Amino acid sequence: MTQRKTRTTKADATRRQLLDAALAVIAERGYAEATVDRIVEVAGVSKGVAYYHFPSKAAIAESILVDGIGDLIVSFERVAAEAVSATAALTAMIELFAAVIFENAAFGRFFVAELWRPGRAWSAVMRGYEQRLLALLQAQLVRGQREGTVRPELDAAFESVALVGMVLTTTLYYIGEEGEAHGTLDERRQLFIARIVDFVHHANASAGMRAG
Amino acid sequence: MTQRKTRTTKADATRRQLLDAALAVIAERGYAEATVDRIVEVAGVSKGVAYYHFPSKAAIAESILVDGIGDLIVSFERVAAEAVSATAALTAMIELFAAVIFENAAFGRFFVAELWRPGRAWSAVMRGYEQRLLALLQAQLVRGQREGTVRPELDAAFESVALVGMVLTTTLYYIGEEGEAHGTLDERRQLFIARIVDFVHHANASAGMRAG
Amino acid sequence: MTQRKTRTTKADATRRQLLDAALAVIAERGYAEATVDRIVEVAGVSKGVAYYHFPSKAAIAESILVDGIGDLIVSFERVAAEAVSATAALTAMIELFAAVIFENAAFGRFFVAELWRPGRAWSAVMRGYEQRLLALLQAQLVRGQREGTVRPELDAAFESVALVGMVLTTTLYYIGEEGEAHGTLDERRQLFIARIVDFVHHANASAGMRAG
Amino acid sequence: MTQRKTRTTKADATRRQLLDAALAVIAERGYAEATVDRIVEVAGVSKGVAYYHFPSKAAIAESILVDGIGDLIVSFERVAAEAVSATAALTAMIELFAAVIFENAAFGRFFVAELWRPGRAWSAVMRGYEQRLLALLQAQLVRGQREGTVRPELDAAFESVALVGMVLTTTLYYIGEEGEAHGTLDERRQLFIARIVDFVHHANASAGMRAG
DNA sequence: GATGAATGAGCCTTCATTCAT
DNA sequence: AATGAATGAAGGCTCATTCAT
Repeated sequence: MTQRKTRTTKADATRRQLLDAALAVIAERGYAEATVDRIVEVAGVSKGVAYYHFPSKAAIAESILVDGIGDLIVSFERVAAEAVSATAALTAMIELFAAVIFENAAFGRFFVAELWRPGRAWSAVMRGYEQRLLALLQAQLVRGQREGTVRPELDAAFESVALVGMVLTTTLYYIGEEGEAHGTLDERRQLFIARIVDFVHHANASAGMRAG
Repeated sequence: MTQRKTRTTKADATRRQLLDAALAVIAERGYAEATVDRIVEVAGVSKGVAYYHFPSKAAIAESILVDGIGDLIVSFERVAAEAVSATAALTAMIELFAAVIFENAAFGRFFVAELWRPGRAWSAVMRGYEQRLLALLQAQLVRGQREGTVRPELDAAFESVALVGMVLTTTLYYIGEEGEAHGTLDERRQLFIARIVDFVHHANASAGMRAG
Repeated sequence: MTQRKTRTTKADATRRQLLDAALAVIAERGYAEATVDRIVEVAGVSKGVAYYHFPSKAAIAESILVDGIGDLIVSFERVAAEAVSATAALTAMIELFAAVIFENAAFGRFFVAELWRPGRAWSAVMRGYEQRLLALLQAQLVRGQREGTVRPELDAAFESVALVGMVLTTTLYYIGEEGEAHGTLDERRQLFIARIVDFVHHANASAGMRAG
Repeated sequence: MTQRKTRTTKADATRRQLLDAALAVIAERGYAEATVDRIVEVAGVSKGVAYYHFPSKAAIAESILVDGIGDLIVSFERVAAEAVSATAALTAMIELFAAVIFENAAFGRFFVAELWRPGRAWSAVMRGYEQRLLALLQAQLVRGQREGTVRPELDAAFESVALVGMVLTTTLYYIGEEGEAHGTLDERRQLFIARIVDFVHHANASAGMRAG
């Protein structure tokens, strides 16, 4: 039992090393230019293990995406369950989303690049996860319309996509801007997230709400 | 003289065939999976000519991006020169941008994928073009703030990126949605563009403006 | 003592499972495409045990061949000791040989493929077994010549090879023919073996013998 | 025109070099152990050309088999058309077959190994060629039965397979035997082929014929 | 005895680029 | 200008074998 656990733990550790290394390598130049050779080099393991733990390079990459989106989905679901209003939920989700991308730029870049890559070949699992993430945002937009805080004429499906796209692109742009920094990293992060939340708020809020 | 013209024309035609073919091939599976073999096959020319007209595969791709963004810049500049107000200019730019992407999804996809690809290797020329495009949007946002139609607390640099990201991602998402179509393609396009313009308007407009 | 026996028995069982699994896997696509992973999977044991019981993949395969040919040799020797005439012995040997291959097509295929594979790397042991098998046939051909039932001008060495090749190839061809079956499997088998025996008889028998 | 021809000729020469080299390499250790690296090394060309002229390693190998069997088929067809009797045709075919394998042992070995390899993956084209070769032998056996020179009880389908198997295996065995040579190579070859023809003759001929 | 994670050499294949004609 | 054969550096992946536990 102990042995089994130990083994499992060790194997899991190797798996994790591979995923971390893969994300780092993919973040450098994108999925296409990431080589398995480089990934295992960064992970500090031999080439064979990569194929012992994953069936292909694509599977490694997809595992990263699925894990990342999965975590977001879990967080979004908790927010949806706990938030007292659609406005609170949307604000929390956007904040969370931006914070995650901000803190894990490597994942953010990979996510953006693959989300809209022409002919991307990720599996149905992956597409399902994307849909669930969008659906969670969409549900809160609809809820907001019921609650009178989101403009009724707004198309929730369109809007959820716009939000994801906007958050991802601005965050990456922000991270990319290096040099002309004012304030500490944390301050800048706070300011940036506030800006996104404000943008979303104005874009979606109904007049009455905004006035409030 | 006639011959010179003929030659130039013919060379231009070949160049154009190559660019069109390259865009079509890249749109299928992305830049990395596009092969020169496939491009020349689609273009109906031999492999040698591709390297006669362009120094490399990357140069072909970059030429597509530069041409596309260049056209947008020219259009944006004309809009900026002619628009009677920042609001009119921004509306026209967003409409134009969405329409171009909508009509040339292949270009749109390529643009999105490369704009935020980690470690993308396009030249300084390319980056300069991107900056000019963003700067034209930014200028109108600033002008709007002067004119009192854009919220003064808004960060124009942030905002211009958000606009580009939002337009690109929603457009591609929309194009991807096939099947559940209501109305003709043109009607849907009109509706879609109206939605984007509306979104932008609400996100940016100052309260007084919106009330108006 | 009991434990020793148990151990031996268990070890033998594992060994047998591995050999059976290996033969099954090899029969699917040949030795080269058989993988140790697949063999242990079919055998239902871990990878480590395979290398505990055998020094290499080649050793497993060779063990199959040696065991199979060894059994044939033992049978041939018994036939040689008991047969009242060369004709009876040859008939019995050919019948036996064809029956064995017919009933164990997997072994037959493997045997054929490896017997004439260019540069096959089996050990001296293996080659020795082949020679012994051929020698037993050859001995009966020579005996037949002494007894006047086998044509005297016939080259026994050549003939023994021809017999083995002919039996193997026709049997495999027969097994491969599926669909157009007449009669039960057993009937077809009987008919087929009779045909081989007849062929051999005519090819080798001296005129006087045949007339008789 | 001249240029086209020159190019074609040169490309064909390269193709031929590859095929010859591949056959030589495959003859050494079999298809599975033949590497493309070794083939191009022997051919004296770069690795890329192999894949410029053939889609895969398997395609190279199959091309060899198809070409070789194709030549045999053409020869067999000529024999069938010209022979005055089934006996003459069969004798000529067997002689021809044995001579071809004798002179091109590399091809013979490859042919034998692949003809009965379990799960061999060659295309339908290849299987079709095999059938045509057997059919040509079979046709002469049937013709011989009509002409009264081949035993009527004999199964032509079975017999054709037996002939091919027997010729291939004995020839390769013969070639393999090195050292204990009597007479010149050509004398031994003559003797060997005579032996095969004699074997076939006895195995198939009806009593009356043999007496004649 | 047994397990299964890890190793690493080597394989087939792809593809941007060059160059003789 | 144009062709297409040729190049060669990688890249993804396989698999027999080893070894710590």
